[in-house]
Amino acid sequence: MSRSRTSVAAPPVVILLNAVLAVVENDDPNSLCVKRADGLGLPYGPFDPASHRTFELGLRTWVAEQTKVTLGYVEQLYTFGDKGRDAPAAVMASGDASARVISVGYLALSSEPAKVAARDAQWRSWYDFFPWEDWRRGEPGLLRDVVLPALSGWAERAGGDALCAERRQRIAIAFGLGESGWEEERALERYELMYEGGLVEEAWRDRAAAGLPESKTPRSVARATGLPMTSDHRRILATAIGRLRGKLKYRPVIFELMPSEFTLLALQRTVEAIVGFELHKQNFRRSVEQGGLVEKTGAAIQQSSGRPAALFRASATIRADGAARGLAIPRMKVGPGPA
Amino acid sequence: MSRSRTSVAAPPVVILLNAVLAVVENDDPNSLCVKRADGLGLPYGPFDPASHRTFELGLRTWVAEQTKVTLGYVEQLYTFGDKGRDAPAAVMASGDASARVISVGYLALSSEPAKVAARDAQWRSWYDFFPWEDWRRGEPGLLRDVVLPALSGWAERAGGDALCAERRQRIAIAFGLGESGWEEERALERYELMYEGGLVEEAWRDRAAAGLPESKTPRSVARATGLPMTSDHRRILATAIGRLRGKLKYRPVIFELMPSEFTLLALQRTVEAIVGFELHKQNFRRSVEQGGLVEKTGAAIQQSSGRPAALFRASATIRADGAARGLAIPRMKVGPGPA
DNA sequence: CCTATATATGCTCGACATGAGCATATATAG
DNA sequence: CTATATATGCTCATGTCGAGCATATATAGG
Repeated sequence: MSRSRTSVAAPPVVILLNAVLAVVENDDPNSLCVKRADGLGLPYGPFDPASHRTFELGLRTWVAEQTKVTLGYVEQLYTFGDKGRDAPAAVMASGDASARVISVGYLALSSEPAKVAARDAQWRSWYDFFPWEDWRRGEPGLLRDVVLPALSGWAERAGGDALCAERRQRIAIAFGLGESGWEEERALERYELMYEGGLVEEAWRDRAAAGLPESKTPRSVARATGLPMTSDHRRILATAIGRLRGKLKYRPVIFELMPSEFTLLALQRTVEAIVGFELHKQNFRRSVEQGGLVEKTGAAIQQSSGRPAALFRASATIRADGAARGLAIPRMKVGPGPA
Repeated sequence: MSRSRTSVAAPPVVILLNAVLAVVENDDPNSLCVKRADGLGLPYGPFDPASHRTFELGLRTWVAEQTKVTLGYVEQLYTFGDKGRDAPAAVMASGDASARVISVGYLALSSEPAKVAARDAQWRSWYDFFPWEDWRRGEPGLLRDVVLPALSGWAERAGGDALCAERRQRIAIAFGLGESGWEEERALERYELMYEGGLVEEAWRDRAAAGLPESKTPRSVARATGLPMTSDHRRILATAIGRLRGKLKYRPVIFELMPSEFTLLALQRTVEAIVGFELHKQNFRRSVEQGGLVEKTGAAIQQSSGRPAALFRASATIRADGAARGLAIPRMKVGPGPA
């Protein structure tokens, strides 16, 4: 077992550390993006086997060097190694166009206010890239009018009844058309379906680069489905969104995105920004207070108007370590919205 | 951003694909292990950038070549890149002792009966390596008599009250001493604490290799805490255990470990083998039947004695795609056991 | 056939969590 | 003092979960 050897002439491997740096500001989840020749991308840095003892240290090193953000919670997301993912980056990092690029994606949360880090860097809302993921003001019109019809068309065009049925099924599950309803943490599945169906710009770009025939989905659809990103960075971002949405439910990571003291409404708005739908206010308070996740500081704060809100902080148990459970986030329910 | 270049003289990077191949047989979760010069290890194969289009294809390729197991569900676990993890493997795979070894760990589930794959391969129970994770016959004596006392000692020996308190807190959470109780999916946290505290053989081995002073925990403790593994393979296995235990709760992956038709008791025993504690039989049936996870085939099967059991299969919704939720697994409750 | 034993399956009941909404408290803006 | 806005308290129907009793249907042994 494991006797085979990589040939000496094998193309070099370049490892990049990609980061989804997330902050919530003005009720929107934002990530740091970098403008590149071929569009917006996630920031990344090289992993230097000689000087970096671990991936995470490597990540923290380049983030510290290149941005002004201090990282709090950091979590490895996924390692992406598909062939032909990122030729330009390979050349930049190793000078060798034949190099194989492996990206290790990380999710990093910060409670700091977003500062623009460098000239070519900017903070963008997740929902600039994934407008269909934001249900806070009701069902996104884009979903009903553009995405779902186009996906249906793609499913129906499948060769063979079985494939057709399978696609329909996948769409139903990912987009909550079945009984279980919309599950916010399936963000990656949704993006992947849209990619397969040619509903996003990256699909067109990658097919052209690979010399594949164009998708039958109209190009206009792909132009309407949010901002594209370099390489497979939008996929990485979708992974981060899904992971964070899921994680909220069983680890108290939400506090990594909050200042040390906050009102319950601020906490709720932050959760809503991440999960992409609104919550019942009184029930949210109940679950978070009785669940022992927060404790009163004793102080209160006055907003623009209305009764002053009590200030809270993460409870001692939570602060001591990512103690127990996360938030009890109910299933999304469709409100009236602009439907 | 991302302008820095890896120097040309950087040590080469070798990527290995490690697999935790899991089957459940005789009510025990087993994984394929390989005997190496320095102990039992997980099977792995090289990732060849030239010929493997994706990691997963690379993994399937070497597993198919080297074992007789057909992989069903495959999931990427984590990418391990700490310095000095696996020098011998580096030499074997690249011929260069200075090479940096990156391992991408995978969890692969199979419902096939375990066959011995090769001369130096064998199937071993997870609980040979993690005896403290198996509570099916009550609290493991090892935990109460050896592990917890040794961990307490380690915590008390910490320099400084704060560090001491932090260690105590981590132990309490990982081992369920607090209010939330034992959480089976924290297998990795538990192993990592034991590693830090010098309660496992690997800790002694790695410290010696790094020229660090010996742990103050008695060596005899480390010899009693299950079988050690090569490199950081036991950590990878712990990651797999924790991940699978968690995943059971929100994806119907359990069926990847079952034959196409099964009795509810067989299903329950399989779940119990994974989570490491026993479940209430009637409630298990209720949740699994009413949750729409399974459907009757109509047939029944006779065991050795007792009323024949109805046969079930994964329900149509589940088979069509990893549809909705997973199993409703309650918190562990301590039974009488041999305590 | 009858009994002991083993497993499967059905059903109930109390405790607790959850979803929804009404009611009240305390600010600011005129 | 009124209108409006937000915070916070409380209730109530419903659903889910943990625990256990009761019944059904096999095999093994007399």
